[in-house]
Amino acid sequence: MGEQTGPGRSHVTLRDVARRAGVSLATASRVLNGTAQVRADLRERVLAAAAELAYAPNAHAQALASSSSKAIGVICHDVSDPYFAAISRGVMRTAAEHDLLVMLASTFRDPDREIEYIAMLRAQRARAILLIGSGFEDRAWERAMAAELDPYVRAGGRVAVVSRHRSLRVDTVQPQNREGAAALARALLDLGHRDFAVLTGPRSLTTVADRLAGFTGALADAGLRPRVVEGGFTRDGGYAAATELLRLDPRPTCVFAVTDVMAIGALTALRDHGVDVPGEVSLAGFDDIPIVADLTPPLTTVSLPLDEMGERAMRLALKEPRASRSRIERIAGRVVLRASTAPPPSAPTPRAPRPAAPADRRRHGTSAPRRTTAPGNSATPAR
Amino acid sequence: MGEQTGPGRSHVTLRDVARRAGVSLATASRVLNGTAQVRADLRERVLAAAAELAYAPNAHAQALASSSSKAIGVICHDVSDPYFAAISRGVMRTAAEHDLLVMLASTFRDPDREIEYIAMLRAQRARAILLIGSGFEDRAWERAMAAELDPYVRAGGRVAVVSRHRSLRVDTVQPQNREGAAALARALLDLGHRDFAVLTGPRSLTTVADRLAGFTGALADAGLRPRVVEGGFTRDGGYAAATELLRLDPRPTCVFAVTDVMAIGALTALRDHGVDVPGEVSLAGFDDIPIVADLTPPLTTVSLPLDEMGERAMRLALKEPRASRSRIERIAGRVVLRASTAPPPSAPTPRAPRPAAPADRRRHGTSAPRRTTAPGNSATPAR
DNA sequence: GCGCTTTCTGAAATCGCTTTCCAAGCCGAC
DNA sequence: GTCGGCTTGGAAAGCGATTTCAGAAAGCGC
Repeated sequence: MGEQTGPGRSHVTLRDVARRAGVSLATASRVLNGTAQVRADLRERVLAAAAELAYAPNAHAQALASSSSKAIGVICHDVSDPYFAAISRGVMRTAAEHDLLVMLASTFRDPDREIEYIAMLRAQRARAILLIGSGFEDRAWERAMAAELDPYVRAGGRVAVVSRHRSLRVDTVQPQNREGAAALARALLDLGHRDFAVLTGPRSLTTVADRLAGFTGALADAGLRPRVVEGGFTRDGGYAAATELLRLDPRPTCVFAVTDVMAIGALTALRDHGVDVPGEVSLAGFDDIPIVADLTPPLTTVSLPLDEMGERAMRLALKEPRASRSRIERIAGRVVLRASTAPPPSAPTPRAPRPAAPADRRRHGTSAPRRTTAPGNSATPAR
Repeated sequence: MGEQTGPGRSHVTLRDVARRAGVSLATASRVLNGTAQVRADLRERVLAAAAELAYAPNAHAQALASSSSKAIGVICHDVSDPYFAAISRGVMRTAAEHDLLVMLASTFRDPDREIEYIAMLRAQRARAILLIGSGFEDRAWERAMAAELDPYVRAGGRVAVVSRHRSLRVDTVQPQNREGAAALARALLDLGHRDFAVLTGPRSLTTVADRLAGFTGALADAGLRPRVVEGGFTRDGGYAAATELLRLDPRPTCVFAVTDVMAIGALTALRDHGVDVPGEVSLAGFDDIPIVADLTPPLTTVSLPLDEMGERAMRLALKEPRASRSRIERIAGRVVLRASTAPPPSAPTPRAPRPAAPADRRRHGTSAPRRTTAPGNSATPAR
């Protein structure tokens, strides 16, 4: 069709559309937004003009004029970490349902970068800001954080977090790390283990602290105390910590890594050193990121509905702020026993010492919070 | 300090800052952007006022006035897929270096959603749009796509893609899927395999088609033809396809899954059916997503520098468009032989039939494009 | 002390859209 | 035929910055 070729560098504006349709800006705007009734023939002309010119409204101008944005901000440590990836998935799905755009930022665990991003998102007038993952225990940092967040909230911005300090008084999706770790400890005690080690990350992270506390607490109830090895909060951290752990004498019969990601590193370290899991050492993680059921042996862990947690955080952020009080949604973890854990070598209850059973692969749910032991013998390939 | 409490619902504007500092908007703007010299005392006052009021410039107003945005758009199929997650990581790191915000969209493999997102990003006047992952082979869709992308490019928008159709005439980061798959096939032939199967995804995806063609091509050179089983382009697709493959008689001695993600599903399927890898069947994938070296057995694959690919795409998009021609950066894959492949059970060259060697874990590089066989015996825990 | 250049500063235009406010236009009813 | 009551369309005022333009102040040589 003989359309006039555009001027080149510049965008088509509403004015262009209005002119081509022979109406005013107001009318064009009304048609395009359905804000008000417009006579049928005019509407058609506007629509046609917009289509012919491939008009795309300038979101900045819209945001400015209507002072509302369709973008939300999400800040996490690292998108390529399966834990955050899984949560992000839920966030993005929910955002898409609400026709929102997600600005995703990875801080790569740099506190300053986190604050920078909040400032940027504030500047973008993001409708909501989601903080995923532990914050940092640092007074100065927390103050700087509040200094960015407070004005944002005061101006009507919404903030929601997943597993943060409660000191941040905002809507929170809070996995029950302590209870989950305790339930896991009890399940492992039931298997007959008495000698435990824990692979932790930096204890300044609340997630780490809570899981560690829950686990050691439950062991303490049984009169036991685990040895603790600290490492980086990553796969490599798990690998290094597990390697270090192998120098302990006597070796523990059961190892709990505070996250699945660390457990993965630990599992490879054990394999590389010729240690049989679970024959010599049982290994358990926390989170139930999708991959761990595909490991050999499949990893015992505490299952968290990661995707759902992302969705919930998003919904919290979108919901009208109820009172001035912040809401907390608690998420129960579910212990899933898989083949990476077995009774210890010299177990009082000698069950099948070599569990060649197929992997346990089930959908996570919000079911029973504690003391759940999974059947672990279904071979459903669902995911 | 006795600051006046804000009005509540509204943001602090530059006017507020200027008023408080007793200067004009222009001066305040100049101070805050360093656009021009301003007398020291005035500058101090402006800075102080901005800090006291926790001023955050309205990015929309800035974008409108200066017609430039600091946001870039990235569209992929699913952030929670490790392949995209790894590429995204490179993108985000590079974006951060340039002080840019990333709007990340997951299409969940819905073609319409992809187009919607492009429209939204166009509306946002994103400085660049990155398309990560295969497009769809659908004439109508391609036309709709072009209809969105063309006006965007014409108005000065930048587009870069990772592994797309060459039909989209834009800057491209193109992994050499065909060559990589061929090199892998030759390496597997060298191991002594003669009976192959391929687990593919939908052949309409160019990535799938290229890898399949490269693999079968190399086999054809040796006078062989693999059996082909098609499945979904996901972990579950791999699981299902592998399950189906087990019904073949005779069973192949070597299976190539066109992506690592499918290979992971296949590996679990084989395990669930009691098939020993690599004892009975060798298994190889493609991509070298970080997790596959932690599987048992570690997966043989064609390594792609995913993080770097993301970075390159980002750089392409930011670089000034050279000529009107689109640039293509080819990325060589590197064959990495790990323990998931071994000579077939009745191998002509009976090497060690039980490779209990520790995993091969090395950093990927842009090195030798083909016929590389990795040593596979270093136990470096790096990642 | 005067005129001229060189900095700085501030008023005002502009970016592209939404939305209020009015003026027309049209209807049936008196 | 004229008058209220409605619907519709357009002019214009923002939204919150950037940036041009012109004027004020300051610096300088003579």
